[in-house]
Amino acid sequence: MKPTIKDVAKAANVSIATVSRILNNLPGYSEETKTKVMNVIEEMGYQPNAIARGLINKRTQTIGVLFPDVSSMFSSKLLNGIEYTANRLNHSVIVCNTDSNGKRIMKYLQVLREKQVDGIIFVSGALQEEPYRALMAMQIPVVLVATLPHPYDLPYIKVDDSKAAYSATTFLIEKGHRHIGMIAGTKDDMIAGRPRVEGYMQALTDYDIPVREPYIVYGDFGYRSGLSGMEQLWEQAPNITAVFAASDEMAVGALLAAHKHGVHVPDELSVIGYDNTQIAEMAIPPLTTVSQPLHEMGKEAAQMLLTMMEDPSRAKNLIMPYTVVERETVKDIT
Amino acid sequence: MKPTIKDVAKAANVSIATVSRILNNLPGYSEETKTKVMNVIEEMGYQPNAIARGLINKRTQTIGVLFPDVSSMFSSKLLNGIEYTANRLNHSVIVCNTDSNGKRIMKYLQVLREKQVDGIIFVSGALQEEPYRALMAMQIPVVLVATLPHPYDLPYIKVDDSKAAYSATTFLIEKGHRHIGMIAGTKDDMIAGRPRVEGYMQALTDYDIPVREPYIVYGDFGYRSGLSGMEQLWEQAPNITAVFAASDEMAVGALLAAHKHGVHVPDELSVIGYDNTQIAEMAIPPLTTVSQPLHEMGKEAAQMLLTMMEDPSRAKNLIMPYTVVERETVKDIT
DNA sequence: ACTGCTAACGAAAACGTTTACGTTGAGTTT
DNA sequence: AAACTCAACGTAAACGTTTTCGTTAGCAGT
Repeated sequence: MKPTIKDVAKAANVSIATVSRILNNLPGYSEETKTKVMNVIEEMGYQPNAIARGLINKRTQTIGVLFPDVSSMFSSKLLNGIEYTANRLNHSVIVCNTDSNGKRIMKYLQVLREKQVDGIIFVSGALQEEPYRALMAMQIPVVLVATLPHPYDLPYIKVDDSKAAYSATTFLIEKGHRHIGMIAGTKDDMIAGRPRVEGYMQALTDYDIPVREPYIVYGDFGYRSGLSGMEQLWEQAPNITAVFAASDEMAVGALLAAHKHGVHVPDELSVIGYDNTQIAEMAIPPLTTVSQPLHEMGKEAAQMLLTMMEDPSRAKNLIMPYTVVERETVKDIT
Repeated sequence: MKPTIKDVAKAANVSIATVSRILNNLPGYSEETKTKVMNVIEEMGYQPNAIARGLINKRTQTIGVLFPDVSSMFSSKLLNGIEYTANRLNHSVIVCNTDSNGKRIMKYLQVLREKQVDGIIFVSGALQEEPYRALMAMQIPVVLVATLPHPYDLPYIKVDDSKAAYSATTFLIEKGHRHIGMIAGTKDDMIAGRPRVEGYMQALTDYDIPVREPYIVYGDFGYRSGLSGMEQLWEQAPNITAVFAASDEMAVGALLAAHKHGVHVPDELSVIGYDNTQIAEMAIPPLTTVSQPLHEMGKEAAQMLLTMMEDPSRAKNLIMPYTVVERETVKDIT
């Protein structure tokens, strides 16, 4: 059996209270007994039991993170950032893959509650009422990442999707494009769907370019839907000279569609993506895209969560900066 | 304060033992009291405290997973599989990003030990002596994924890298290629490095093709090293007609190098990758590659770990099947 | 010599469960 | 009617910590 604090105390001829004091370096013991105890600990290979500690402290030094899809590049970058600061500040992270499935979300929330996590990060995806109530019942800090609390009030960290889409479209316009299509995300997605097409439309109207229905097609952010979206776009609007895709994956799908149809990017078609995931860099040709600082957002989310544990009033929203990173898929045709 | 089992017991006029029995459905109560207690639980919104439970059960229903880089596509696919079955079997997973850094690995192992995790999955990366000892001291199941225990004896799950590389090379040979270069991984990586070049060399010799030094260059599995590796290859061996890259990322790097130099894939150069990550599908043109069933491997790893918890003697090694998935980057030149 | 103070500890309660064991009462057997 | 059985509970110990209160001894101050 692994040695407990009791074993250490016995072996060192002190009380468990003293051992505890030494471990948490509280005052109340002589230098002499400290070294004696430390030696015993070393010899026995004692390590404290965080479970017992958590039971009494009511702190588990653990946070839970809910993702719709852990294996997406988007999520994994975020996770990386979250894990980084969580670890730096002595917390572990439990990952949950919700599949955006309400039932699973509720199950995970129950598990996290039972496991007494100290906080929860909820990534991307609208927050329904039921999970919201569950979250509230847990009475622990929550922060949303890349999504909005919508009817509720919870701290969130995201970029301004509408503005970012506006910038992406403007980027295209300023390169001389006038016939600009859009491969949008899920149509009724109030977070990453609508705002991006709104930004796109706003940019067009601000530059006195009419926005046309057939110039917009809807996908699901995935690669395949980018491919089919592009083909649909050509049917509906054959004269487009540039396209803004609401995700890198869809942009790469568009790239492939172009490749298949023998249209050269960027000479015959300019493409701009959204996310700046790893594939953007690795696409052929390298994809111009708007960059969300995912790693940073993860770090900030964890940081925010942990400071909220100390002082809940320090919760606040963070609008993160985006940038459009220019690579090789949009051509200046002015 | 959140209600405890004690509150429930009091409100229902029974002892905590009875409540506990009902919750864990053990025998020893009437149907009548059960419904009474269940009603109280419902009303109070009681949820058991897994920490207290873990303290006495010595089971936390939690496993730890160590990755060199959580955000790589390789890791995130695995994580997805691991999380899937872990969750299915009522376990949570704590992720750890080691950066392949010995110090961090040891720190994580200590944390996982203190948190009393029920098992550990160690992903990809050689297992040094110090972590091995720490793992042994924890006395819990461990399984390795995509790596070998080497001097030690631990259950592992991986594909046969050498054979897979052999097949990839053979695939090229049977398409008529004779001048085949290789962009290998880290030179002294005994897991994903050497075995793959050995498979490559074996295939060549089996087909009476001489293996030449300058036909092999070394990278670090990353995208950039694929790009530079390809250029180096052209310098050293301008007449190669095909190249086998030890990772998809490097293969895509090679693709970009080809694109930059105006050499057409697959007409002028055939490329085959390794991993079948998402980028393989999304590359332009879509990349022919050897597929490791990462998601399956994750699932199997979790499954194995959990069965080992019940019966440690059921540990065994799993060699997973690979397949070469043919897409559009290799040309038949027979 | 007595009081008062402090450093250095120890005893024990508490955290929220599970579980071994004991108790009760009604029903069954002899 | 006494003895026995069994279902339906309750009591209390245990898990490994932290933390609140003591308690003790030494020493300064008067």
